[in-house]
Amino acid sequence: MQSPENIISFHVAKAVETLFNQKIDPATVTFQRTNPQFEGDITLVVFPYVKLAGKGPEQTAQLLGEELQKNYSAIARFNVVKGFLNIVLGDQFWLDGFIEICKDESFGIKKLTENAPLVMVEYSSPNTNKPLHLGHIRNNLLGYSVAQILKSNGNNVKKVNLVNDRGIHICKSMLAWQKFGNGETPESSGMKGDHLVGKYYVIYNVKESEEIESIYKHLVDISNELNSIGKPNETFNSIVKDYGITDKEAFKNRLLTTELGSRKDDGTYYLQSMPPELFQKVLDWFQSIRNSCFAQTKEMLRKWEANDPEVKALWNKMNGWVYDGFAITYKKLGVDFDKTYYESQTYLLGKTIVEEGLKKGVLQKRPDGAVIIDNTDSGLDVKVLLRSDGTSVYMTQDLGTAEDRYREFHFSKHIYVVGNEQDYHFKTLKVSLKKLGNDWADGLYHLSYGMVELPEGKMKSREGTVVDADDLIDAMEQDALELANEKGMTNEMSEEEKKDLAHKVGMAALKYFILKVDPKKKMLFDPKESIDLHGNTGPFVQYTYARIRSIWRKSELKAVPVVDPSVAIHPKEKELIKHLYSFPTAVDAAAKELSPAVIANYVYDLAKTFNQFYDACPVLKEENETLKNFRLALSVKVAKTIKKAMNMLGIDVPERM
RNA sequence: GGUCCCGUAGUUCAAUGGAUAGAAUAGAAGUUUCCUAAACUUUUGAUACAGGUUCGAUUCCCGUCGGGACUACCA
Repeated sequence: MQSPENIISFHVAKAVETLFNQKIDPATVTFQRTNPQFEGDITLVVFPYVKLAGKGPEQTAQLLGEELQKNYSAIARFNVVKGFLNIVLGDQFWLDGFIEICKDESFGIKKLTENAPLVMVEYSSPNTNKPLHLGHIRNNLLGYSVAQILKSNGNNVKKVNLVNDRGIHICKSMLAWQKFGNGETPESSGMKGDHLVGKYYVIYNVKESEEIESIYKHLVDISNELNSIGKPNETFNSIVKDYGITDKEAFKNRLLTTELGSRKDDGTYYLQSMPPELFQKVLDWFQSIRNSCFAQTKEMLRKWEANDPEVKALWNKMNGWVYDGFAITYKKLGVDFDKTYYESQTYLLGKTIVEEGLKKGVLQKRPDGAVIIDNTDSGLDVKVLLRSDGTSVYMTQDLGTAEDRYREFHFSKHIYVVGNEQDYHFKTLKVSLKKLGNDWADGLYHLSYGMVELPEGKMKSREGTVVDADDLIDAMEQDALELANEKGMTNEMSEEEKKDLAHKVGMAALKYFILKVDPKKKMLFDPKESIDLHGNTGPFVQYTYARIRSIWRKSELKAVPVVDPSVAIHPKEKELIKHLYSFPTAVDAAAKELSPAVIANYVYDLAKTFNQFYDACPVLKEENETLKNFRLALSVKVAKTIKKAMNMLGIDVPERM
């Protein structure tokens, strides 16, 4: 169905040609919403045609208005204010349009066709060392909603999850559990598996900082002692300086990222000219590094990569716990995936791409053996793709995964829902793939969303300021239930129904709150204030839906009545029809911008307009049968549209609340 | 230091280069013998600062100030 804008832009192009003898593309005709203080349904901006006309804005608009009205009978009248042509479309236009919309059950939704473009949406991508938190919630809701929107817009969508199930951070929880867990399991502790593993991740980090503190202090002592005997060993002190003794953070980073203590740094270099008891301290110092938990974690990772059966068994067991936990959270969030990838199975991908790149001369091998790509010509940097020891890095894996997926799915678009702290990574990924000769990389798109911030700033898992996903969901449901109880809505409900309502309303509040914000922007979330249930919120929209459903039940009709094309319509009704009309445009815009916020804003406006109509126009109480039928049909269509839009946001609507 | 992102009512969010910058919430004042008052109505209140481009700038460009991210042979 054509939108009024489409129809009129065609007529505008014709009018411009007739009046000013100039051909223009109808697609360039711009409209805007009519300012409420003037009369009009749609407003044409005539400034672009002022020069073509060779007349003033007022006169140009007047001429265009007259010409349009002459050729398009739906235009009832028009007025000109400054350079704006406010066009009033007759009530009949809107009513006829509404009758058309009513015939189309799937209005606003494009059907999936044979040759629909295949779009992959990768989202969620959790680590298996801790439970999901608020940041993950935004990711999951965005990913799911964008997939729903793209589906509604006629795309063949594949939702995929890439689970980060291996690496040093996973080994950290494993090590802590091994050392301090005493065989604790989700069953024995009654803890959700992901939370149990997360608990040991926290324990590990506490232990690690204690050790680093102690090693650092030890280093300071030795250095001071060397200086105090007036004969500082130059080699050792240079090492000390190198390790960043003046700055604990730098020292820590150095400690964690080098092979310190495990290779040739065994202390023997410092034997000469050092008193024996001091030398022993140096040896002890190196020994304490070798015995530290981060050294053991590294060793564990090495064993994992060597397929050590014991380590693999522990890894399988603990990851299993986490997956059970994630499954529960995903279910509560209402998100799902067509395919789940595991990094343990993909982390070696990408090496062949790199080798081919080397052969083609696109990549270079540095003297130390590391393979690099030089993206400085694209305003980026030089990036290592293979370490000097031949192992791959994060980027290598992503190159490989992308290629792998392209071979399997031949996607036309691949969307990565990942936070904006990885903007640089995804720029590099795309540029690198293109440089390696993969033109399909044009279809890669990083849906870069802003961080969720708390009133006290960014969430830090180490500082315990994270908002846990499960806790948050439970709190939302609890709030929703209490409010429903207060309203007396739950009086005649079974326990099952109460739970269902609490879940629907609580999740709507949470999801809408997060999705109504432009994904690109960072957002603020205050967990202490429970999310609003009034105003521009999910429950407001749900409430509107429930109201309409209530009317429908009371009408006791089996089928939606047919609308009489001669019925007289109220301004609020016209407004509602206008809103319905713009639904497909909103879906298009949301799909184009990959922004659920567009849908959220749309459905809020629709609900708000309905509530105004509800206040002004009785439906079942209306005595005129034709009018009553029209209002009923209008209400039902609004409810259906609300449901569709909310479905795109991943939000359920209750029949009563 | 370098690169990138962001500064809109007290607060949280809107606004394809277009008219007097919209909502919500908080504040003030109303609406219930009437289809669900989680609603509706009225009202107070904002584009960080300084330039430029334009018929027109919250939007584009430059600078200042303020906030954030990235800057690994981690993922």
